[in-house]
Amino acid sequence: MIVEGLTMSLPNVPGVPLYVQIREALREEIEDGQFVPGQQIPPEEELASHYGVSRMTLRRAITDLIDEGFIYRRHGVGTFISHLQVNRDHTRLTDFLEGAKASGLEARVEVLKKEVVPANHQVAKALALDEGVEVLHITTLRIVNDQPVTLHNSYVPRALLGLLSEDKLAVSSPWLLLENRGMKIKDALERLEARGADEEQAAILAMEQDDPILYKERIVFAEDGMPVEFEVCYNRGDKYSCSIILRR
Amino acid sequence: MIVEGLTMSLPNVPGVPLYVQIREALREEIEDGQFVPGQQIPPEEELASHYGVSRMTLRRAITDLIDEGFIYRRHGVGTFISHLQVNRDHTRLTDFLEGAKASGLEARVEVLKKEVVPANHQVAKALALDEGVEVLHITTLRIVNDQPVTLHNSYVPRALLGLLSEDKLAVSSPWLLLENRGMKIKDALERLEARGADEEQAAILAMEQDDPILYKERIVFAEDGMPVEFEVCYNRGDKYSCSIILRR
DNA sequence: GAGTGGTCTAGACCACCCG
DNA sequence: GGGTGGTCTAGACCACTCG
Repeated sequence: MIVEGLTMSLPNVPGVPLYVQIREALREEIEDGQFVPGQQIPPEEELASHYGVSRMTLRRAITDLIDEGFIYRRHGVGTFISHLQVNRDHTRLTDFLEGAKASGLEARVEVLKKEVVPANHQVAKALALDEGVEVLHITTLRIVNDQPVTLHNSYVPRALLGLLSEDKLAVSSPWLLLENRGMKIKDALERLEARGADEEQAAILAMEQDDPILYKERIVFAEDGMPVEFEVCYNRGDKYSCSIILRR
Repeated sequence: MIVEGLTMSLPNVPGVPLYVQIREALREEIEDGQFVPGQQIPPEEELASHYGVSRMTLRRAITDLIDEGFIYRRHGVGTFISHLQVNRDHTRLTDFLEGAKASGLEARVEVLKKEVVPANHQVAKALALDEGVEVLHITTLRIVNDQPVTLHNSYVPRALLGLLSEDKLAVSSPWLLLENRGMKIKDALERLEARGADEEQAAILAMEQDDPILYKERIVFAEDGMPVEFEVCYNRGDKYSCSIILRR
């Protein structure tokens, strides 16, 4: 709990910005339930002197927590704890195996095909390449609890292959490998549709033809706005759903 | 174009923060193509003196544009124009009719049913109410270019009905009406699935039974984190897709 | 080392909400 | 009017990148 009139001694971790330390300290207090939903937290002036920082620095910490949905501000009134904390990870780009592991699911990936092909119209457009330019195409089957869930296709510009280690390819998402090599991944644009399974998809995913499939395509962008990967995947409708957050 | 060594005379609009004016001025320059993708923009120090503001204020404007994906920063290097500007509206909560109008589509809404009912388990859970508590349930059909696209169900806690004008209900989204009444809408949590149409849905949406449906449910939250509306909708798979942005 | 963005200060004044 | 958050300053020093 925050004790008034006392300057908090922050651990003073070297190399970690003050606003990060304060943000995490506040986040911990909120998650520990030291504030109840709807409760007002002390004014910025008071929190600033409490932590021994300027108000601007404190505000930076608060603003981060607001972006995460933990608290909200009302001009002229105060700063308050949110009533429900929605899991903001829903609108985060995450790797399949990482995400499954975090959810406590037993998951694995089987590589079905790995080849260099000329980009067709759809792939070329997504990756901002000319049609016919060579791309790496990887087809995998994603399996959760021993049941096939997703038939997955990934396309990567051949020009980026120098950055990828051949052995890990397909197990990790290509964009994650690129990130591990120092490339900054910014975001991804996804499009979702409901479709019926064709004969091949049905066979691979152990379902009947025309059974519902959640079709998803995704373009992954680096920080400079260039597409680095295009994915097309077919998800069993009865075993896969997609959750997201839309901001107003 | 930005002329160096000259302090820009901002319109000095009263009531509009400087960082907003600068942000919009910069956005305009970028959208007008006065910077090419990948191009470095002047350093913060220079831009600050150019606009006659402090560097902190300028950074606030820049940071907003980065959040929108127009530009990106590289520590120790500079600030640059992004190569591709993805339409960020995709991860925004928007009203159906507003959105259709913005896309230039002819769209309308038909009200099929409007009644007060006790909340079932699913609705109660979504709206953080006890089962059996009364809620308003509105069923509508959303029609684009004279073709039915979405069978839509909306649930609103009865306690909020005082804020809603009866006549406009159903035409506008309930959350939009609440917003127009001064309530701050923060965000929405959506879940998407692929399903097959049942007999009733198929009849209403003019499709065959078991044809692909994009099922979507959505909880809309106010700024304080409380749910204000729950939606369940069935979208024709061949006429509806959903695009979103995932941040890394 | 020069140039860039990242963090931080110690104030100031304004805008908003409420009793 | 008193209390709150919103904006803004004019500096300072640090961290990173690159030639």
